[in-house]
Amino acid sequence: MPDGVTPPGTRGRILYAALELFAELGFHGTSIRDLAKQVGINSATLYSHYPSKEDVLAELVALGHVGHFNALQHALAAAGDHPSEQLVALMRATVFSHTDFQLLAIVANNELHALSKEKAAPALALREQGLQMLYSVLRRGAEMGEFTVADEVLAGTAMASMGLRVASWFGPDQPYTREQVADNFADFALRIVGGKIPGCC
Amino acid sequence: MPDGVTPPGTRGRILYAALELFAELGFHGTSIRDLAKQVGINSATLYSHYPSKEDVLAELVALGHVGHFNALQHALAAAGDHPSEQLVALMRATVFSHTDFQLLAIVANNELHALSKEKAAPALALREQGLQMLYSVLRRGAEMGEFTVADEVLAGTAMASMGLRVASWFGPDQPYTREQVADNFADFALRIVGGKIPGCC
Amino acid sequence: MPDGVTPPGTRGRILYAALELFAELGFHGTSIRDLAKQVGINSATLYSHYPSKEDVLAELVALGHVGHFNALQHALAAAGDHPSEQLVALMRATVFSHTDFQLLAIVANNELHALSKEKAAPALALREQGLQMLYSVLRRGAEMGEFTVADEVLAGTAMASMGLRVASWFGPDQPYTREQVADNFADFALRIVGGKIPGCC
Amino acid sequence: MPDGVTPPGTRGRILYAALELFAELGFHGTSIRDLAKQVGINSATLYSHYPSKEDVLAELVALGHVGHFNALQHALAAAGDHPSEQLVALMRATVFSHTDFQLLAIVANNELHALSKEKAAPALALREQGLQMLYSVLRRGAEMGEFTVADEVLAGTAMASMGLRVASWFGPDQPYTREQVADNFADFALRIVGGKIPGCC
DNA sequence: TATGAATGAGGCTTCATTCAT
DNA sequence: GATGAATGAAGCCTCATTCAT
Repeated sequence: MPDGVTPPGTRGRILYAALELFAELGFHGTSIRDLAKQVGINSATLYSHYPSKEDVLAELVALGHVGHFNALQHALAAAGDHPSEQLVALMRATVFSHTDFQLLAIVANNELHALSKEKAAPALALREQGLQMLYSVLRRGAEMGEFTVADEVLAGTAMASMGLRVASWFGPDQPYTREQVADNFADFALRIVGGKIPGCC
Repeated sequence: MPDGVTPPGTRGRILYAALELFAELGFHGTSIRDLAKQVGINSATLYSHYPSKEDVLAELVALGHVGHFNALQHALAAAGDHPSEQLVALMRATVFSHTDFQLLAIVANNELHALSKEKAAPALALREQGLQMLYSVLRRGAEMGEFTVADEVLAGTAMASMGLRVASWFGPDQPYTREQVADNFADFALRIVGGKIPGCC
Repeated sequence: MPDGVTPPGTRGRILYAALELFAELGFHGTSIRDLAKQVGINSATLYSHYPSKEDVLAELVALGHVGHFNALQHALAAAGDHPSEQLVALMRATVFSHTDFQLLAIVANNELHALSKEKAAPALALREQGLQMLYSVLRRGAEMGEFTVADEVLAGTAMASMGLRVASWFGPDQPYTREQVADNFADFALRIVGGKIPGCC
Repeated sequence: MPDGVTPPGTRGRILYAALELFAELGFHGTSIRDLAKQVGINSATLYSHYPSKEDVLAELVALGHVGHFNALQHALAAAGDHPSEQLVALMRATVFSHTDFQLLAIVANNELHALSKEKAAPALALREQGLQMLYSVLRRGAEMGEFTVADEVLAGTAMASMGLRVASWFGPDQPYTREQVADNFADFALRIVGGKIPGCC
C-alpha cells in the first residue's frame, strides 16, 4: 500500500488483511471471519472500525484509485512539454502503480463490481479522469503532428489495458524488474502512436 | 456462446444463465438459487444436470478457453507465412473472440480463480499454449528481421492484455464495431514490433 | 387455535410453537433457534415455510384478529334484535374468544407492535371494525332509550378492555369457568349502560 | 414520570430514555446502544450507572408499581367512609395513574415479563396488594348492602382491566380529557356494582 | 427430470458486557 | 464518569447440497 495512507492501529491491520484476502479470494470469496482471523481479532471487533465489510472494500478501492490517479497527475506534472515525454511519463507511472501496489490494483479493479453503485462512483470517476488525461496527451500529440494515431480513445484504451494487467502477472516469480517493464511498455506506447523522444535514439 | 457447444435442453439453459450471472455478479456473488430462478427451475434440479455449482463454472471456463484457443489456431492456420500476417491474424482473432463471446471471456478469465487447482489446470494450460503461439510468431518475426522486438514475452503480454480487456468495455454503448477494434488493435500490435504487411500501405 | 385454520404439516407445527413462545417470551424475546428447537427442526427449515420470523408473527396476528372478528360477527348475527341481547352476545363472544384462544389473543394483541406498519394494518383495521360494531350497538341502544350511556366510545372502550385482559389472567389456575366469566362480564356490560334483557330477571 | 422519583443527572436521563424506548419498542426490542444513543452517551457509560440493562427496566417497573400503589393508597385515605366514595376514589386514581404516567404504566405492565422472577416479585406483590384493596372495598360495599356484586374478584378484575388499558389508548390524539375519562370510568365502576354516591344524583 | 422439504455450515451483523485508559 | 476497543455469544438469514417423492 502507498506510504502514509494506511490507517494506524487495528483499522490499518484490518485494511491490510483485507487487501491480501480480497486480492486472493475476491470480496465475496472472503468471509468476515476469514478476515478477522487473518487480523487476529474477534470478528465483532471489525465493526468497531468499519460499519460493514463493504466499507472495507470501499476504502481499498478508494485508496487504489486515488493513489493511481495521483501517480498519473504527478507524472504528467513532472514531465516535459513534449507529448512523447508525457506519454512515456504516463505509461511508466501506470506500470509502477501496478507493480508497486499490485494487490491494491487487483482489488481496486477486480472487486469494484462488488460495491454498490454509490460507493463505486468516486472510483469510476477517477478512472475516467485518468483515461481522459491519457486521451488528451494523445490528442495533443496528434494535433502537433508528433503522433500518428487513428483513434486516440482506442489507442489509449489499449495502453491502459496493457498497464492494468501488469498487476496480474508481475511478481517475484517472473524475470522482469519494474524498470524493465516500464521501459518496454513505455516504448510500446510510443510505438503505437509513432512517437519519438526528442534528442534521443 | 460459440455455436454448437451449448448443451441442449435444461442443461444448456443452466449454462447460459450461469454465463450471464457469473459475468455480472461473479461466481461467489451468484447463488445456486439465483441461478435456478434465472433458469426457471427448482434449485435442486440443477443437481440433475451438474454435480455442483463449481462444475457449472468449470464448463464455462473450459468452453471459453477452448473456444479462444481454437480461434487462435484457426486464425494462424488460415494466415499466410509472413510473421506480420500471422501477428495480425492472431490479434484479430483475439479481438473477435472477446467481442463475440464477451460474457464467456469475462467469466473464463475473471472467475478462473474460483475453481479448484485441478479444475483450473486445463484452462491455464490452454491459456499458456495460446501465449506461446503468440511468442513464437514474435520470435520468428524477430529472427527473420521483420520485427524489432526487445523482449517477445513482454511484447506478447502487452498484446494479450490489450485483447483480454476488450471483453470488459466492448458493447453496444460504445461507438466502435468489432471490425474497427480488430483493425486498430492489429495495427497496434504491428507497430509494437515494427512489423509491416508485405505489399501493403 | 381455532379449528381449521392451522396449516397442515411442518408449517402448522411452526405456527403452534411460535404461538406458545411468542406468548410466553414475546416476539423479540424468542429467537429463531428457540422456535426451531421447539418444533424439532433445523432453524433453516423454518425458511422453507415462512419467508421470515416476522411473517410467522404476521400469520398469528392475522389468525387472531380474523378469528376474533368473525366471532363477533357471528355472535351479533345470531343475537336477537334487542340492543341488550346484542350487547350480551358481543360481550360473551369477546370473553370466549379470549378464554378459548388465550395464547392467540395474547400474541395478536401484545406483539402487534413488532410488525411493520404494512403487516400490522389488516389487524388494526379488523380491530377497529370490531369496536365499531360495539359502538353501533351501544348507540342504537341509547337512541332506542334502552341504554343510558353518556359516551358510547368510552363505554365501548371499557368493555373491550375488560374482555381483552381476560386472555392475561384466565386459565386453569383460577377458579372461574369460561361460562362464569362470560355471564359476569356480560352482566357488567349491561350494567354499564343500564340495559335489561327483555322478559328476564 | 412521577415527581421526585427520577434520579438526578445521567442516571435520570438514562431512565427517562429507557422509559420512552421500552414503551415504544419493548425491552427486547431496545438495544443498549439504542438507549445510549437516545441519552447521548457511550453505551459503556450505562454501566457506570446501572449494573445491567435488566436493572434499568427493574427500576422503571418498580417506579411504576410503587407510584400506582401509592396513588391508590392516597386516594383511599383521602376518600370518605362510604364504599361508593371509596370505589370512585380508587377508579379515578387508577385512571389518573394511567393517563398521567402513561409510558410508565405501559412499561411497568407490558415489560414485566422480561424481568427475572426475583426482580419481578416486588412489582407483582404491589399489584396484588392494589387489587386486594379494590376487592376489599367491593366486599365491604356488598356486606353493607350498598353494592350488589355477584363476585367481587371478577368485578374488581373488570375494573382494573378498564383502568389498565387506559395507558394504551389515552393521548393527545383522542378527544377525552383525563377528567372525562375518570368521571366516566368511575361511573362505570359504580354501575357495575350498583353503587350510588350518597347525597348525589 | 423435477420438486419441496430438510439440513449443517456458515453468511454478515448486533447483542450485552468488560476493560484499559 | 466517561470512552473506544474488544469480546463471545447470539441475532436472523442464506448457503450449497441431499433426499424422498
